Amino acid sequence: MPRYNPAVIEPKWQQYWEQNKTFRCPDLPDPKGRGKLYVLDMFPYPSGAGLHVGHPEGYTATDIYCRYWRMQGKSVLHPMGYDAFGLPAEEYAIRTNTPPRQSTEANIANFTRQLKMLGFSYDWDRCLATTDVEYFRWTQWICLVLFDTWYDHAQGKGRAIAELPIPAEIVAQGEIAVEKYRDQHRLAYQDDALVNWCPALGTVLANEEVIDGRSERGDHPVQRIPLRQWMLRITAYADRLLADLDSLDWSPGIKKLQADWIGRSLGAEVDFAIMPQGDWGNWLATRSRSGFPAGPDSQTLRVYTTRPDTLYGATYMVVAPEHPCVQRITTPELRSSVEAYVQSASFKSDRDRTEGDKKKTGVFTGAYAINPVTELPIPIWIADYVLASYGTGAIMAVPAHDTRDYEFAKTYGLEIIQVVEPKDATAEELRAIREGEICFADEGIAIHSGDFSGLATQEAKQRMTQWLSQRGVGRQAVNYKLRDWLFSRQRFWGEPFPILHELDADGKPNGRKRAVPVESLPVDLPHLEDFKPHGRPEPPLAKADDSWLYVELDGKSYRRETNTMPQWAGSCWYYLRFISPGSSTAMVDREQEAAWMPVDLYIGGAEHAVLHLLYSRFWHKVLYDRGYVTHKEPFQRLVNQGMILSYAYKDKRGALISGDSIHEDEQGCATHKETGEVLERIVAKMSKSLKNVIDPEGVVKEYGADALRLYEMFMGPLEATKPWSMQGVNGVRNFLDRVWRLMVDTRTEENQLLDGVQDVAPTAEQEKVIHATIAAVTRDVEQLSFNTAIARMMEFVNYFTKEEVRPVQAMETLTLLLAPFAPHLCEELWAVLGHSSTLAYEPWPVFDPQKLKAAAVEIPLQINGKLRAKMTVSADCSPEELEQAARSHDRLAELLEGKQIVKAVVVPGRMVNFVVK
RNA sequence: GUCGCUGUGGCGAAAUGGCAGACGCAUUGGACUUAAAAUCCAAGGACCCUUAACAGGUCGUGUGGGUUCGACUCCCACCAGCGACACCA
Repeated sequence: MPRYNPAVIEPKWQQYWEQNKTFRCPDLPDPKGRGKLYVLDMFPYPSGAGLHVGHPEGYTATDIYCRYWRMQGKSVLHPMGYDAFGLPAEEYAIRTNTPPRQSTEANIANFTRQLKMLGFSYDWDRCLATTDVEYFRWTQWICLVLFDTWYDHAQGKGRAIAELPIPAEIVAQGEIAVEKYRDQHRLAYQDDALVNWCPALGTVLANEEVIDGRSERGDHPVQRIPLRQWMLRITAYADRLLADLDSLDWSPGIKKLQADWIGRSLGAEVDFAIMPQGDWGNWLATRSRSGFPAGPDSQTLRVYTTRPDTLYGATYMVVAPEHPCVQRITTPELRSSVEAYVQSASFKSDRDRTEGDKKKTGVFTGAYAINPVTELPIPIWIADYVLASYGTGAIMAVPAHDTRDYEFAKTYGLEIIQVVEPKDATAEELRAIREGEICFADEGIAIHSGDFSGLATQEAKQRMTQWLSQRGVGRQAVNYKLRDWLFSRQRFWGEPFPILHELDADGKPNGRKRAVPVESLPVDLPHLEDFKPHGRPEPPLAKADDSWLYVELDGKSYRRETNTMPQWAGSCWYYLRFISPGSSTAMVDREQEAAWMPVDLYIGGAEHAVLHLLYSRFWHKVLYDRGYVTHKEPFQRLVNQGMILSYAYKDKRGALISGDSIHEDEQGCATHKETGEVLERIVAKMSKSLKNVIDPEGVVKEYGADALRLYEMFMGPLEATKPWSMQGVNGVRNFLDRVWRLMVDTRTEENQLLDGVQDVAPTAEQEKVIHATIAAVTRDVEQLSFNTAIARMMEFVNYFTKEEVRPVQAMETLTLLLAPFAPHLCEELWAVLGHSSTLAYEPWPVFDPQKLKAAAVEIPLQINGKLRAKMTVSADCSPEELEQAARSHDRLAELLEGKQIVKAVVVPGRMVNFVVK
């Protein structure tokens, strides 16, 4: 008996779709249609390993959604492309000594072949790669927009640099000063920053690419060194990136992840007067008691705190080792120990700083500051638990109410003064806090705080901030964890910066920069014989021929910027290019952008919850401010697919066993091939070392693309993490066979309609099944609840398998409902059912609520919430009738005999519950 | 350490205040077959009592409390697993 053969059917329909351009998307949505839908997948990095099973998970989900909405009459934009710049390609190129473009193109070809094998309904004419010269021409163009934009905090938006007001005193200093002033305000600017330098990769990395002091890619150690780098002023947009999250249809979890990354906090800045060295007594006697000098100058140390209410408890201060005041305030006696500490801190990687128990270390500077409320001198310390890059790089330490300060104070024997008391605590807890045995970091009631005593923390914060600003020694302040984005890399395989550095007559850069003229874009990568990093921060592009490196323009000489952009750059805006991939006059066609944006559904892995999505939103907002796009946010709805895991086995000692050494018997019991030990099955990430990686191409070859698609959707909810099971794949493949046999006569080699499939009207019961299935599948697909939609279709097939006569109408309905999930099989069935063209645009079946109504329903009868009996009544039975029927039900009446009914709960059409005593 | 997610049969899961375990995998039985595979049909949470059988009862959604006529679902506390962040003052 011939089974349905995907190896023949699937390529046949893939060819059909390609030749007929079935899924070509029009430039603009069809005005006569039911609106537009832009559905986007996170485009893959085309690695040499090819697709893994995680790719088809999200891609199948979006494909089903798109195919469904096409049948519902929407114009659907559903593109695919490749994020192809980046380190792995370059590492591979270095290893094999081939140009990165060559391996990248081979990998893209392989990915495209594999994706097409899965039957996704992309408009392949829109396919792009970030490495296409015509693509990165516009990446460079956006880079120039960033270079040409400054953030106007008064208006709350980015504006052209030409509109930046220049203060008169700067104008007076001449043209160079004006240019410098502009450079200081650009969204893309160069700065001497402490950067994460990774010698092994030969490049600097963004904070986000450094995990525990090691590179995210390759796990190499990272050092902090000062280096002149390109930065993007994402911090200017922190407020808007946070506020606009509200308008997005994203999961609360992802929103929170982004919000936490932006890390907005409201607090106060406080200026502490530094006591001059030497004649302290005299200074104390002569200074004014009415206040301290305002602003950070040589006399004051400015801190940021979120707990100004604890100011009375500030018993010492700490500045970061990199803080500029360190040199100035350190007393001569302590200079050597301070310098030694600063030295050692700078050599420490972030890893070293956070490693181990994180024992707090620090040294005393010898200097003192005055606590503005107690007016008592407090010592100033240096410690690396205070970060130079957050707030002001200095803190007031309140050991009684901050766990880090507490730990530090305990280590160095510093004073601990309690100034907040918990609202409700046991006497023992109160005593422990009072005596400094534990640290109380929560909110409570202020004590020992002068006029502020008795105030609740929130109130005390406000009043203290007010008090400070009245005296000019403090003010309300907002801080963000978000830092500016380090945007340059010292690697070959990335977009060159479209920036030129002006050279003086002697060939030395004079510090003036200019943008490459737009008409000269793109700046292509030069040909380099040797593009290896050499462990020094000088980028590989500096080794290019002079003909690339040096440019004459308007009678001046320039040297090209030799840094390249990070891999994130290309993925920041690819969703825009998909809208008009061929446009040679703009990054995106205005009319088309307005018509298609925003992205209605964006599906991808949660690993991009912070970086890619934040960077993209930032660029989009800049483009919005500058009038190049029409929406504030790019991605209206975001869904994160769950990770697909695999089974792994471990022995009694907990050691993981490689797939090679495992023998599995028919009962599914796994033993070690050599030792015979019975192994425990666990769920783990797929990994090469465990040899439990599932190759999607192999699954397609064995079971077919439709089976792979259907299985990945049937495994569980899209967003859940779930383990792969080959038996499960076999199960859905069986289902597809059952669908095939439901309609096709398998006794002959020809695909002929089964005799039982007849053009007759369905019975009332069959109609109920048909319409219930349409209703459930429609709702489930719209909610991306694909696993339950498939279950409903399985029930449908189980039902009709038992029916001898299978109305054509029922079979056509099933074919259309299943088509988004298993498109190849359904196209073939559609043809067998007598249709001559694709079902991709057939109207989606409509359900009739009338036909869903059952004449009779079974009602559970409960006593005290426990199920006691069931009865069948007519569906339109009134509550009174229902209760009466329940009371007179034989079994129930027997159980109710002699009991007093306190209450009867009657839910029409659902249940009856008697509460008895 | 902080935050988040998850916890339901042998396994993947469904049900989000109203009959727990839909659907699928694996299992078992039956039909078909010389036989096997494939296919079709059927059974199945645990325990108890009774029985030839039908039926009946108790317990059951990580643990302990609570709200409710009624809780897998809502609230509180805890435990376990996974993930993210990790000195952000």
